[in-house]
Order: sequence, then C-alpha cells, then structure tokens
Amino acid sequence: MKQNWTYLAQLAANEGKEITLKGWVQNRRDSKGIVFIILRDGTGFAQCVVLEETVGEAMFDEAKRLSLETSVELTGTIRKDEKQLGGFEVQVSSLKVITPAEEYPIGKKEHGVDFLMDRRHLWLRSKRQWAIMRIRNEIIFAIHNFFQQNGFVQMDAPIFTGNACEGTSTLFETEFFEDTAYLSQSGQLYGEAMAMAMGKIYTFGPTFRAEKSKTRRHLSEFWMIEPEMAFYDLDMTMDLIEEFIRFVVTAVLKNCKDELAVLERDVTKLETVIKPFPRIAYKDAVQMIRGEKDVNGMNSIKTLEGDLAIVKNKIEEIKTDITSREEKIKSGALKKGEIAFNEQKIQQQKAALRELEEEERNIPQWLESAKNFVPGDDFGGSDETVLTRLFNTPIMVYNWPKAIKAFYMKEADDDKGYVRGVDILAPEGYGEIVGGGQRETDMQVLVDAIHHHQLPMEAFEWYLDLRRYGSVQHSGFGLGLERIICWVCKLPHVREAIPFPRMMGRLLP
RNA sequence: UCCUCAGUAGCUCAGUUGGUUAGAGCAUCUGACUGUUAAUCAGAGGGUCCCUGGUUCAAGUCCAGGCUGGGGAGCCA
Repeated sequence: MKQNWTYLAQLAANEGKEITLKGWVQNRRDSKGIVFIILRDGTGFAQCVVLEETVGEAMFDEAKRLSLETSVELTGTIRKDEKQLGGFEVQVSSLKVITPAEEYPIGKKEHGVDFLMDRRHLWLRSKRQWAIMRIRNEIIFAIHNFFQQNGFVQMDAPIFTGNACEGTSTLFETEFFEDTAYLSQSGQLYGEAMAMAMGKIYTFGPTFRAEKSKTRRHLSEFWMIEPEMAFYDLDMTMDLIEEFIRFVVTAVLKNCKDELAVLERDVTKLETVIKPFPRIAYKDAVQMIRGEKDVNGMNSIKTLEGDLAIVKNKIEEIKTDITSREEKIKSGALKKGEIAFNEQKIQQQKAALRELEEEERNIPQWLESAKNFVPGDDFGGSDETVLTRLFNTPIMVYNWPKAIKAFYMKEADDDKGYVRGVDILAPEGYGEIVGGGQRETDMQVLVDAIHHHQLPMEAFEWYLDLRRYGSVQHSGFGLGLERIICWVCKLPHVREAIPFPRMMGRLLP
C-alpha cells in the first residue's frame, strides 16, 4: 500500500520533519494573522498553526473560515511544544480542504444526553468518546491476548436459541422460520459443551436482555465474554479471574495513558489491582453489609453515615457559594465578563448540587437496606456499593445461597445450601463485573435442579449429554464488557461504553 | 410495573406571588486582536415557552390528562 501521509500518532517520531496530515477540524481559533486548527485523524489530536506570512493571504483566508469538522489535508513541520496533549504542534506550510462541513450540530459547550444520543454517530468524534472507544479496543485486545496466551480456544456461541434457559421474561423473541427463537442471553451452556471438546475455551459475543431496566448499568444489547475450563474448581477459577482482571487493567494503564488523561481518570485507583483481591464468603459479606463485622477497622454503617455527613456538608458549601455569587451579580459591581463567569459557575454548582442531593436521598435508603439485609437474599445495587466501599480493590464474594443462583451451580460439599459461585464486585460503586462458578457435574442432581426450577427438560437433553459422556469437574465465568469499560474509564453510564447503545426507547442511530 | 425529576432560541439553562415587548452564555453572521487551549472583546439576527383541555380580566408560571426524556427500585452483566 502506498501511503503519502502521516498519522498524528507518529508526530514524536518525525520531530523537525515536514510531513503531510489528513484529518478533520476539531476546533479552530483565530487572531490577526494566525489561525490555530485542532486536527483530529483518529490516532490523535494536534494543534496546527497557520501563519498568514507563511501561507499567503488566499490560503490564510480559507483557514480562517474553516467550519468545524471540515476534512482537510495539510503539510507542515513538527515542532515540540510541551503545552500540547501529545507534546507536539504543527507549523503549517500549506493547507487544502478535502470537503467542507455544514454547520456542525455538536457545539463546544455542554449538551444534554438525549441530544447527544440522537447524534451518537457524530458524538463518537468528540475527544472523550475517542478516549473511551480506544480504551474499549485496548480491553478487547487484552482479553483476547490473555486467553490466547493461556491456551484458551475462542468459540462463537449461537445467537438464535431455541429455549429460554433461565426463564422467558428477559428474552427477546423473534421468528425463526416456523419456530419461535430467542436472542441469546448467555452462551454458557454451549461453552460447556465446547470445553468438553477443547479443554479451555472462551466466547466473545453479543448478548440480549429484554429487561425493562432504565439504569446506568443496563443495556439491551451488550458484549459478554464467557470462559469455560474443564477440570477447574472454584478456587482455580478465582485465581484465573484475578489474574485476568489484573492483566486487562494493567494493559490499559500501560497503553492508554493519553486516553486516561483525556478522561481525567484517577489512575492510582486502578493501580491498586496489583494487590490481591479479598475473597469473602457470602455469609461474611452479609455480616459486613449489616455492620456486624468490621473490615480493616471500617464499619459499613459508620462509613455510610460518615459519607452522608460529608455529602450534607458539601451541599451546604455549594448553596452558600451559589447565594454569594448571585448576590455579587445583583450588586452590579461586576464587569460583564465577571458576571458571565459567575453565571457559568452557578450553573456548574447547580448541576453538582442535583447530584449531591440525589446522594443525600439515596444514602439513608442504602443504610436502611444494609441494616435490614436478610441473609439468603441476593445483593441489590446499593448492597454492592456498601460492601465495596470498604475495600479499594475488586472483591470476590463466593458460596452463594442455592436458591438465588442458576440451576447448574454446584453445591458446596462442606457448606450445604450454598453453591460454588463467585461474583466479582468492582470498587467505586461499579458493582458486579464478573459472575461465575463451578458447574454441577452429577446427572441426577442436575435433573432434579431442572425440575425444581420448572424448566423444560426436553430443551436440556443435549446439555445432560455432557454429563452422560465422561462428565468432569469444570468451571467458568461471564464478564460484561461494557461494565468493565465503565469502571476502567469511570463512566457515569454504560451507554458511553459501546459505539451504538441499544436500550429501552433507543434504536436509532 | 412503581417512585422521582425535567421539557422555554440550534445547544446549555435563568424566568420571583399569575401582570407591559420572554432573557443570558455558547453556536451562526459582521468587525477587532500575532500564541490561542471550550480563546477573548464589540455588534446583529434567531421563540409553536412539549401537547390537549381547564381556572382567570390576564397563564411560560396554577390545575387535570397525555407524550417524551433523565435518575432510581425491581431484574441483571
């Protein structure tokens, strides 16, 4: 392939040289005789400086009138400049418009979620989305790397499935010739079959859930990775999960420094993954949530009460700040610029206030829910937050009550009524990112479980074959890709973790 | 399904107890400025106040119903 231009990612390697770049005008500022173009080409961003005395009047006028998102080709010399994101800027010697852009709908100021979601195809061009999508790519690559390096075989599970494996309420129904088919909500059972053929496998594919959930953690279509390992027990699986998460996060920390900087992610929070992940039995976790058991001198109830006090203080501080700014504006002693500055601050403070007030309403409910947690119940979103608040690494909660977990989970030999499942909970309120465990191997126990869960036996005949022909101990886990992206990037909502989110009321673009 | 908040200019938002011609910043256009980082400064244009009905001399503002969206619960990765 003959390529006659350079990518912005290669600026450092070409310092001092004259190169040609192709890209889009992300932003433009001008002053007399000088125009600054922020060029984006997908690999990075760079400020390109156009001087009238260098390029001449005609080309300068064209540069001055460039509309946002116009595609351009320009030639210039690379110069070091510590102030820039990549550390370099380009002194432009000539510039050519490829195609001018109409007035670009996404402005430089803040926008509402609905407006941006309607323009997701353009929103993806913005710096923040660029950073997220690059980190998504890095995570996907790291996941494949990890499994490939460890002898796993990638497999694709079917997306059309003929049976609803864990109840029909959360499945999308569709036509499959004369039959009804459901869109896959998990490839696990197929993964188990493949593990009996290949030893260690992992699936990597889309998953569909028809839950009518409207929260920051849910998508109708998301990507899931489901490894399955023959001969593994729960402890080996927990070792593997820990190593896996450490590998993925470390890869992002190493290869996505610019992206994390764009997101203003506090990387020290991610660096803690090098520490061992605490492994907590469900029974102990319940005591921690209820405040009956301290963790490293921290008590869940007291910590939460402390958090509430902090939130209340912050609310008061912000209210005082807003009032004093409003009074300053009313007093008439400020210049126009100062008024604009204060009004902008007030808007920011009000947005912060809305979030804090939401927390102020939530925390007392979390406290109630934590104090009154009934042993045997599944964790709610707030219980996960309460528990993970006591740690600064991901934690693993294992041995869950049998009643709340899927039929294929293996009961613990030394802990009747509890199954060898594990949930990995991410810190900073992100909750469950991985769920897995050891599978039941005994034919009869499995048949009884299928009856007990009132599932259609005929749909599981093929699955029971896996126990008929050389059944072995095996385990696996499932990882929600967008959830881990969310945590690594510290996103407020999963919808930013996938290029084109599909969720209730959102099918376009 | 339930709880809760919101819908005003292209965008983000103000709009006091119901009261004259509905405002600001950004964006757009015109002009100024040779180092800007969401540049700044001066000026101009830009409105179906989500929809329907009601109360009233008078509704962006109050009431009822609906639509759309945000956040949360349940459910889940």
